[in-house]
Amino acid sequence: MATFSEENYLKAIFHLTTKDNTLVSTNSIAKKMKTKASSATDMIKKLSEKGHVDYQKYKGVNLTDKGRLAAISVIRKHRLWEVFLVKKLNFSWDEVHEVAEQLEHIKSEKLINELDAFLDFPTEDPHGDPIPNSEGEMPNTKRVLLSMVNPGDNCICVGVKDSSASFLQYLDRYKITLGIQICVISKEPFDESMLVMINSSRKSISKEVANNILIKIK
Amino acid sequence: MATFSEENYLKAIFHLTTKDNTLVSTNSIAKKMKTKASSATDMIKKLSEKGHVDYQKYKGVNLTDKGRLAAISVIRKHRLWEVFLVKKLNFSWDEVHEVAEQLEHIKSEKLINELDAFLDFPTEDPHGDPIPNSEGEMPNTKRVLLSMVNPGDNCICVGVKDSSASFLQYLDRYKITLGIQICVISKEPFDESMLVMINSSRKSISKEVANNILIKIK
DNA sequence: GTCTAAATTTAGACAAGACTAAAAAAATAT
DNA sequence: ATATTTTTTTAGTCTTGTCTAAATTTAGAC
Repeated sequence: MATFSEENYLKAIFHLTTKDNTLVSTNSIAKKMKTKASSATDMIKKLSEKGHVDYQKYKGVNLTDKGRLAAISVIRKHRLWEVFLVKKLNFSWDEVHEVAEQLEHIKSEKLINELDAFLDFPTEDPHGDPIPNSEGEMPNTKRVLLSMVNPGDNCICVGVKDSSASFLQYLDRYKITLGIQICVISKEPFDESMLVMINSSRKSISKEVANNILIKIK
Repeated sequence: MATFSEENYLKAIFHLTTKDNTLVSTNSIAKKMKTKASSATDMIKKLSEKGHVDYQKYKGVNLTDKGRLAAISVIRKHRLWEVFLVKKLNFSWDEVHEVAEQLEHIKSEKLINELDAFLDFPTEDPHGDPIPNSEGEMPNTKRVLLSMVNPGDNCICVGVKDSSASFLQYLDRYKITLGIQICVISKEPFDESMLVMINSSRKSISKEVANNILIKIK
């Protein structure tokens, strides 16, 4: 049974893993965990001994199947709790993260599966991120960054890449919610900002914002 | 902010505190925490430094107001989560303890107060124990042990003193639930067992069992 | 009141997880 | 190819919470 800290490292490594499966560096792990490289090395050794990662000194790590499953289990819990907080306990989408970071470490198979059922087996958390099922399978949603979209395209906002409170509060102020329609009118070549139509009004959106909104093209 | 371990010690001391406010001994704390007396001493010193207990070397401890409030806060969380598990997630009353032991340490004022509201401000947990309100006030229920009752008395089962899984499962087998009527027919002087009427059938109940059922006399 | 037993505290050690500083390896620049 | 910089690892320290063993205090027996 993994400790809280081990679970957090596994989650971090999972999120740092790219599709091409290149090794995850010690430094990147340390940065994501807001700790020092030496601490990351210590933990990597522990995870390696427990068979959660394949570790090559000075090269980096990759999750083993066992480690990936463990990471996905934590992510499943995190996202299910987020749904619970928003749907049942009146939390807003920018308030859930901190509490879910704690709840994700509660150990009980029955708890998480009953919670899943209680929430009607949601497939996405409040930020549009996919929720793995109890087998560890991710529902694969193909989502694209708003910044990749061409003028004229009509999209639906289906998620956010950055789910920091400040970005989510920005979206709240502009009434940009999951499921809303976003129509791209034009793209400014100079600063890569976009003119879009949301809620039947025009808005200008910066490159940074467009880079953190996930959409599906209709 | 107290650590998990500190919170567990505070809870233990609270439960070991009697109405007459005699000092709680190091040994009793160690026993309740399933640890060694030396470990208890170490933690007592830490709690004393943080102002959670008044400590007299070789004599024992008492909770300060601050410590009592902290302990009650943990107990409130524990019991609210138990209600949630039973009422919403189909847990039985003998399954909730272990999970609630984990959930009680989640730090979020909003979480626990919203949960309280979501559950309609329950005043008792699934074992009949009182749930403190957000001000730390215990609803005072005057409850008596079934073993104290005289033959002829008609009672309602309102709680259990021992909430171990094995005792709760015993009660389940005999269909003894909270709210059920228990009529004491006679008491056997030899072994202090009782003959009672439950669900319109006679049952014999041992001293040990009668000593762990809490009732209210009608 | 003294002697013994029980309870409590102290001292020293250990594991987990973090840190700093220094050493070693890898990557980059010239 | 060598020198420099960056990354990673090692070595040693710290804190939290635990432990064992030894010392000390209190309580109980007579």
